[in-house]
Amino acid sequence: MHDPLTCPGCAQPDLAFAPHDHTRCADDLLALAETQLAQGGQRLTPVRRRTLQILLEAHRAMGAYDVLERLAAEGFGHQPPVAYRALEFLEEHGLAHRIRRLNAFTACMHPGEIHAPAFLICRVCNVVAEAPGVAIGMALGQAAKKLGFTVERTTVEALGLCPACALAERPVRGVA
Amino acid sequence: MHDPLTCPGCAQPDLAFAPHDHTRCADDLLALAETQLAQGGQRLTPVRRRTLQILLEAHRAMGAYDVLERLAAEGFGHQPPVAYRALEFLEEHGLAHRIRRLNAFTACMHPGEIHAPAFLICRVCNVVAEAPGVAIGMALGQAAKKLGFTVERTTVEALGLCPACALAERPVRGVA
DNA sequence: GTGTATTGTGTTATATCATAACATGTCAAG
DNA sequence: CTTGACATGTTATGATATAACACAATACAC
Repeated sequence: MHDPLTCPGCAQPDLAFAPHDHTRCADDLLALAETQLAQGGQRLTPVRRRTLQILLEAHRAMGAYDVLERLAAEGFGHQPPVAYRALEFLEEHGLAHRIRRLNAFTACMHPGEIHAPAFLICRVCNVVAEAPGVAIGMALGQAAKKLGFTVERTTVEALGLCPACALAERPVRGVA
Repeated sequence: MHDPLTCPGCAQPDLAFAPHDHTRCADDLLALAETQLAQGGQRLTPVRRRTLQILLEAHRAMGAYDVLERLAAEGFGHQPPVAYRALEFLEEHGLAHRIRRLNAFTACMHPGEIHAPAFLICRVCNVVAEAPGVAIGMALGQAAKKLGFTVERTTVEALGLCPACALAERPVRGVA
């Protein structure tokens, strides 16, 4: 069962500014991933499993080399391709996303659901939130259709301020 | 005056799959850029001007190092920061865009107009089209608002197939 | 116009991110 | 028990990007 108190992500309020679905943190998502992959005849091997776990535990975007460092420390390979391959596999199967603005990766918080993910990236604290991107995907699809373009994958990212950092930057009147 | 026959971009049908506005190719856009910058108290210095020109002439996305090579060959600096600074300047002032999926830059085809640009990138021929992104920006803004996030800049890119390459990949029935 | 601040250009050096190419290991199907 | 497909690991290199500093050009106050 999921316990918000022990879920590394949920326990740290600064890690996600959006109220996120606690029923789906680390352990649950990992199990879900395994099931999904099995159905597609894919294998969640030790490296891949651990990589996903690392992303889930971090609950934030991580660079490939950060992930690699963790993997290496645990007896997996020490070279970049080890991390990149696992991350790419996860991305291809909808279990992780690449945040291009940060050259980083993050676990998918809603695997299985059809979603063209949209990311909100705080330029101050670097926290990344995965926003529902269906409406955006539709708008993008329509714009593409007009030009005869066939959309296969999308990258939608917004850089800005999360609620907390917005408050800090533009303090409430009367407060220093 | 603009002449589609001499405009490097317009003259090559494979360079843009969308019918683009011929009244606004290279020369026109360059002049427009100069005006706009002047109004904002900014300077279109030789390096910056030439950088924009290179992007406009190429009529496609170029890596910073490709731009640098051209600049260096013409007597400007030979080191990466020369290109990156010019490109960043142009991007900040809405005269160029960064295509993150390609780690590349492209001249803005509609400077001055308010637009959260959306890019359609063909995975086969790498051609990039700038699609009207207003609807997408709105959708993204709304999704962000729900989470209390303040959007400052957006990256919207779709990877897929341009009309020409789509035809080539899935040939018409009856054709080899 | 001269001094001063600001902005821009160029450099060296280095950091960061990513992939090609190949060797070895694992495992299921035949 | 071999073959073929996939996965993991390696070495080596490529590609992208930035920090830090020196100098030049420009703008601006006086």
